[in-house]
Order: sequence, then structure tokens, then C-alpha cells
Amino acid sequence: MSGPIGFQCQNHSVCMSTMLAQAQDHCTALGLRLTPVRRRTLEILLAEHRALGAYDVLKHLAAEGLGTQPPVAYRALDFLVKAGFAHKIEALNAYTACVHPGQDHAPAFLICRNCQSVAEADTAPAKGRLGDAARAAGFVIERTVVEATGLCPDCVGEAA
Amino acid sequence: MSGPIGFQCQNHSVCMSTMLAQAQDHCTALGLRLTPVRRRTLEILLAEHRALGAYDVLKHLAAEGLGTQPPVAYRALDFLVKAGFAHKIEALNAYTACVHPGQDHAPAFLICRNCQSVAEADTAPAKGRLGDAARAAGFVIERTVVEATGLCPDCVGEAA
DNA sequence: TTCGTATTGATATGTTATAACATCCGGTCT
DNA sequence: AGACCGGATGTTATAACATATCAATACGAA
Repeated sequence: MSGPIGFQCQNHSVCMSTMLAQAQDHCTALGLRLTPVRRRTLEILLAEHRALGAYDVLKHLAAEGLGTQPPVAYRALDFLVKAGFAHKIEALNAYTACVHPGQDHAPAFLICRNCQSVAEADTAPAKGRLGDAARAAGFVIERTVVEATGLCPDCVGEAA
Repeated sequence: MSGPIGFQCQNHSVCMSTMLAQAQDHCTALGLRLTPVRRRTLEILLAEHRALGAYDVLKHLAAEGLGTQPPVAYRALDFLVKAGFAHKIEALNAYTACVHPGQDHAPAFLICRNCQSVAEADTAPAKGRLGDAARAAGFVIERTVVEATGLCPDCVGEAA
């Protein structure tokens, strides 16, 4: 669906339906329920290659009569994150669809500060020097957040 | 204030006064002003080896008559972050004193989910695989956030 | 002193996130 | 069918985090 690390995907509607199907299969396999709100929330995230705030998602949902109150969006987003279909971008307090759901992975993000696009790389930070430092200290890592902010290829070009 | 790697400092009052002196020198050298609110805010952060929310800081400041409104705390924290004396922990929406101010560095944090202590490591993530991936994609990294959540040595022990 | 800028004071508001509790819906056990 | 149970939703309220704006003041440079 995309280049080396996820900026640009050539065929977005294919990418979306593939992801949705994968999510559906995964839920079926694990006995999870991809309810209308959850499914639509995932579609909303997939429709953009960027991070959306919970209230942005809520606006979309509200426009379609799927719920008007914050918990609606947060519950759906929490479900998607727990199920591995989406990630929270801490630096933005926003959410983005996962580009390879199902797999247990430690994602790293490249976030464009100009166009808000988000690319998901898959480096394993806990394996590098940070992991060494943690082990040396006796610290047990459970979760890592790796987020790089900067300019994506398109926006670097524009700036020139 | 305990255990290895940046968790500990054996002598906290020395550590605090050292840091404060460094901050003062750095400000003097650069023509920045370490005003009472800013200085006190730094002291408050240094007094704990953990991250404090802006409103936690504000409570301390308010108790000492240094300001009661949110902007007071946010301005002081922004100043400290910009000057390199503190960092924002994105995963917690909270702030912590920098353990080696002045130096330009790309910090990485180990955050205990049990006791909220924070250790600052100094790995350079943009130099590793993430940096390679970014370069390959044409993405220009300007800032990185690396935060690992888990259990610190003390709390790993307690859990057992 | 005068000017310009950084800082502070103060009010209001915007944004993100969760607590708490009622209700509904789908499955299962008897 | 009826009783029950658990997950999902609906709804209200509020907690927690953050900034815009504008007036007043302090500070250093010219």
C-alpha cells in the first residue's frame, strides 16, 4: 500500500478495503466484535494518512448519527488501539490507523509537522541502546513510544 | 533518587543545587532571565525524580504565592523546556527536570508506571534504524520523542 | 530618560479525556 | 420461554491539560 515506510500509497481505496477485511478477520478469529461504530471509526482513520484527534473522529461519527458524545469516540479508539488496528500518537494526542495490524509490533512514527501525515516504521527500539541501558539499570520495558517530528518528502520539497 | 542509570542520585540536595547553579550560569551566559517563578519551577521539578503535570507545579507555586493561574505554570515550563532545563514527557502530559542541561541532546526516557519516577537516558535514536528509514524516505527529522514505560528496579522488586 | 522588549497579571476559553451510571442487546443455561 | 450475564452503548457531567488575548509592569539598551 505504500512506499518504503508508509508515506504515499498508490491506491487508497484498495488499501482501505484490505485493511478493513484484515481487521474483520482478526476480530472474528479472536472473538472480538467489530461493531458499526468501531468499524466506521477505523474507516475514518484509514481514510486519511494522518493522525486525527478523538474529537475529529467524533465529528465524523456525529455527522453520520453514530454518536455525539466524547466517550463514543474514545471507546472506539481504545478498542482499535487495544486490538492493534490503530495507534495513539502521543506527541499529537491523536490517533492513526495501523499499517500492519494483527502483528505484535513496536511501532515508530514519522510525523510531518506541516501536513500532519504519519508514516509508521517498524524499528524495535527496545533492542537498541535504550534496551541495553534499561537492562543495565534493571528497568523492565513494557511499552515504547518512538515518534519523530519533521518534514515529509513532499513538504521538504515545498519548503524549497 | 534511587537505583542506577539516572534513576538515582545519592545526594539530592547537592544534585539540586548543582543543577540550579548550572542553570543560572547558562542563563547568564546566554542573556536569559531565570526569574523567581522560573527558578522555583525548576526547583520543584528537581525536587522529585518524576514527572509533574503543569497543574501539579501550579499547586506548588500557588502555595507560595507565585501565581495561581495556568499560564504562570505553562510559561515557566515552556521557558525551562526551551532553555534545555526540563523536558516534556509526551506519554504523560507532564514535565521533568533535565539531568544534564545545557548540552544539546536527544533524550530518551524510562518511565515507571508504578511510582512515576523518570530516568533520562541519552541514546540518539535518529542515528539508528529510524534515522536510516527516515533518510531513505526523504523525511527530515527535527525532533524525536523516545519514551519507554515499564517498571523501575525498585518496583520490579516490589512486584515480586 | 526614553524606547522597545520580555515578563507578569488576569480573564476567559479551548481542547483532550474519563468517571459514573443507566440501558440495551445477544447469547446461554435451565 | 424466562432469567441471567456480560459486553456494548447512551447520556450526563466533570476532570485534566493547554492556550489566546490584552493590560500592566519591569528591565536593559540607546
